[in-house]
Amino acid sequence: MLDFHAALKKLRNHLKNNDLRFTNERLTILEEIFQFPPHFDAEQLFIYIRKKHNHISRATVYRTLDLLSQIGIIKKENLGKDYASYELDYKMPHHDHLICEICGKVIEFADDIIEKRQREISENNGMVMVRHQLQIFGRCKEHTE
Amino acid sequence: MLDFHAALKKLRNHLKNNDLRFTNERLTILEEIFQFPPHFDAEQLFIYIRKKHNHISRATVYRTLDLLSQIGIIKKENLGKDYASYELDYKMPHHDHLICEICGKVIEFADDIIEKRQREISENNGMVMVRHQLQIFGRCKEHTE
DNA sequence: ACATAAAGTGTGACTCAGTCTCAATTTAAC
DNA sequence: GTTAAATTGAGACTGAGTCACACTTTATGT
Repeated sequence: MLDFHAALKKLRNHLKNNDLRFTNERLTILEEIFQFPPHFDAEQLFIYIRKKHNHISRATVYRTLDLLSQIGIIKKENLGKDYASYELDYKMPHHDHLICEICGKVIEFADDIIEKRQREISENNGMVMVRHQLQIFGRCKEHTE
Repeated sequence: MLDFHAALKKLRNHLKNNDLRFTNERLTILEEIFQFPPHFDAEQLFIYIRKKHNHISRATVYRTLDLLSQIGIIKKENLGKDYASYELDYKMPHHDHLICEICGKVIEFADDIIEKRQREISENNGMVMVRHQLQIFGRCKEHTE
């Protein structure tokens, strides 16, 4: 699992290799992401960051989220809301999500049987699979009557 | 698979049972949905309908899409865009989607192995599954180099 | 067919997430 | 320290979708 220092190194590396600048804003945003819950929304994060660093703009937060996604430090996810969610990109190569409809709790899982079956289904339908996403919505222990 | 007359009957029934009105607008929108590709976006549909029936407003189209979703005539789907897609709600009870990243073609599939495995995964994680969605993105025959 | 009450409609203002422009600032590299 | 190029903040803008409300239409009882 990616820790802050590994992420920072990855970021600096990417910036250097692409003639991009290592800015205070980018550092701050990366730091704050690591303070934040592992699954989060851009706007939530922006509001949180804005409170602590009132010079950082929405545009910069969104731009940085895009940047970090490209590098593979975070990952844009659809978690059933009508806006994007992000998560820290753990080492687990593919994983999908169980989401509690009541409390929003997110559990990650990876399953070989499903992965394999997806590849088979793609082939059977004449497609080459590039990526996939699976969300299971339900109720967690605390929210089942 | 649901045909227009079955859908219309379902709609009239629901309206009657819920003290709602059968309006020209609702009829027109239902008719146009059946003229349209089986997977569509609200805004696309609105523009198409607006051309032919220039008195029908965006609000009515969106309201009717919600209504038809509640009844189960259409279904709101996430097909990887950052706005909602809809599809005619076929009889196939659960199905998921293969989506070509290049041309947007959508293929439907249902798979017992995956369905079963999802239930197992939910249980193993202490959740009761309510619904799920799986999208496989890839390239269809015509768009594989 | 007609009156009536309740539901539905169109308009346009609004929201919300996200993007864009551009002048001013900051960074990296010499 | 200079300089060119990258980055930033502000706020205007976009696009999907929602909302309020005056006006219209429907369903029902007569």
